[in-house]
Amino acid sequence: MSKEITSRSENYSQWYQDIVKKADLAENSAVRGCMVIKPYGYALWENMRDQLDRMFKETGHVNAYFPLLIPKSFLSKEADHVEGFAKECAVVTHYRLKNDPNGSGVIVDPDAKLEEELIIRPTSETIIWHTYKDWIKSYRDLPLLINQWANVMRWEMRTRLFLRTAEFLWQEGHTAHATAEEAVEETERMLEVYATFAEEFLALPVIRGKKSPNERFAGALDTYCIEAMMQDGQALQAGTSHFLGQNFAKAFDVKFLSKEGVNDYVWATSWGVSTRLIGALIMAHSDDSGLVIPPKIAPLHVVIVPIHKGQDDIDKIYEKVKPVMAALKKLGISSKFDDDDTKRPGFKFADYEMRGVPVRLAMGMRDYENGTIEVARRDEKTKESRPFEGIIEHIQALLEEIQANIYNKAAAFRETRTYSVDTWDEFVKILDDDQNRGFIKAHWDGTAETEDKIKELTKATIRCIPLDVVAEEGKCILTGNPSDKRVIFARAY
RNA sequence: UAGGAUGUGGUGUAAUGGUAACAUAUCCGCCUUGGGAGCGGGUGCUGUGGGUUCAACUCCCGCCAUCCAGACCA
Repeated sequence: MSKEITSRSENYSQWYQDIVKKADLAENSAVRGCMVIKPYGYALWENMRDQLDRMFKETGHVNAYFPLLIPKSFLSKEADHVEGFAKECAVVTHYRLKNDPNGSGVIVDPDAKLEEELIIRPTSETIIWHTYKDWIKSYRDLPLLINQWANVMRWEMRTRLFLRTAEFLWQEGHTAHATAEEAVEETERMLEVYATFAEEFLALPVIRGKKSPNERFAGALDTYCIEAMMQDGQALQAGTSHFLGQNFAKAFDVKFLSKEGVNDYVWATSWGVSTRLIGALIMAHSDDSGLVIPPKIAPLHVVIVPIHKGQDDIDKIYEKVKPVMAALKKLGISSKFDDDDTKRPGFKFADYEMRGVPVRLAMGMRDYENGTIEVARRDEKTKESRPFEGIIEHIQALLEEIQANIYNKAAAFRETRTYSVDTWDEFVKILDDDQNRGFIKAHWDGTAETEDKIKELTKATIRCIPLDVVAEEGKCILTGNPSDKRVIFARAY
């Protein structure tokens, strides 16, 4: 492992890649566009997944699992949906290989061609709604609140670890309701679950909003999203929740008999977050020393590095900190005593910083004699010597402080990089400025043409129309046509 | 995509027709442990197929792959 990572200000993309690789999160695999998530990166995902799963269950959802392969015909039943995904689908055409008659290796057996091709799911609406048809007959079967943890595949042209890979892990919730109001409520409820998760656990401030029609999910009537700002001022969509109306119910003929005896199509939602959240976490909080992980999601909270002259010293220090580790465990705080004597302390310090462990304790014989211990916090990269007495309470409080501090830093950063802009010149200037680029609140005339034109001219898109937007008379930033509210523009990942 | 560039140890680079070099990682040994130590030794490489040549990492052609630009996206 090389010793330095590229500086954040010098080359943001390279900085990001360095952290992913050097913090041991993931790497590119032999398969085009697919990544290998390494144990440390996967532990991070597991923590996110477990917390989200709890939140889904608290809101009445249950988990189920649907097939990886989707018959091609299913995908073509919803017109917008197929148009949105057709260009990036991997297709299974054969079911058998055979030895190559002309030499070594195997070839696809031409006799084993499938009558109907199977699509590797890019998302599961179609197969799930095909299944729901048999599950939903009456108002008594509603609402149907199901979530699936799965992998999906989208044949992306250009990939980037965690942010965009051909295969990724995610969860997708698919619900069915008796009324449009209920479905909209569900869509908004799940958006709020995502926003709460991002803010409380990932320490990532997000804007809750709706997508413009241009940016809507293929097949949705309304797409809600949470948008986060990365440290280069670009936006990252961190989660989406869709109100699908009756589109999929109609496409798959899912009807229910109401209490009043009326037969009607059900109303649907779908919502998802993915391993992209790991990318968001990295780009929002990390620094030139590597990853910074909020305590509430960290695979390891506290690392203890002994500084020693021999095995005797290690044993003494271990005896001293053992009760502390046990007490921390009872508080739900994980700790590790790193007694690997093939690595020197300086190396360990740098390594745990790279991996973003929130708190580091160091104890040498000097501390041992004096009844002190060195406490270093990852978020601020500061350290202090403290009395060993009372260290447990201190760590507990410190972890909470770190969690809050990481959030506050990200929120303050977003604040300084959010602009309210009324002239086109200023709009362009901010988007072109590498050092100050950010979110722009500006008026928009509400047309897709204007949005497209702005994208073409500046690469910026409408990230969302915030849910808490206030009505305000104004003129479109591009056309000067009347507008009644500001929307958020930014360049995005 | 009638686009542009590039393929050398695990990784990052050097060698412009003539013994494939350096850094880092890795392995062994010694020495070390309060911020990524040091010394000695070992392993390991020209994407692929063809052509030109006494001789090809180097020149030519095909293929493959990657990156950049486009299009798309959780």
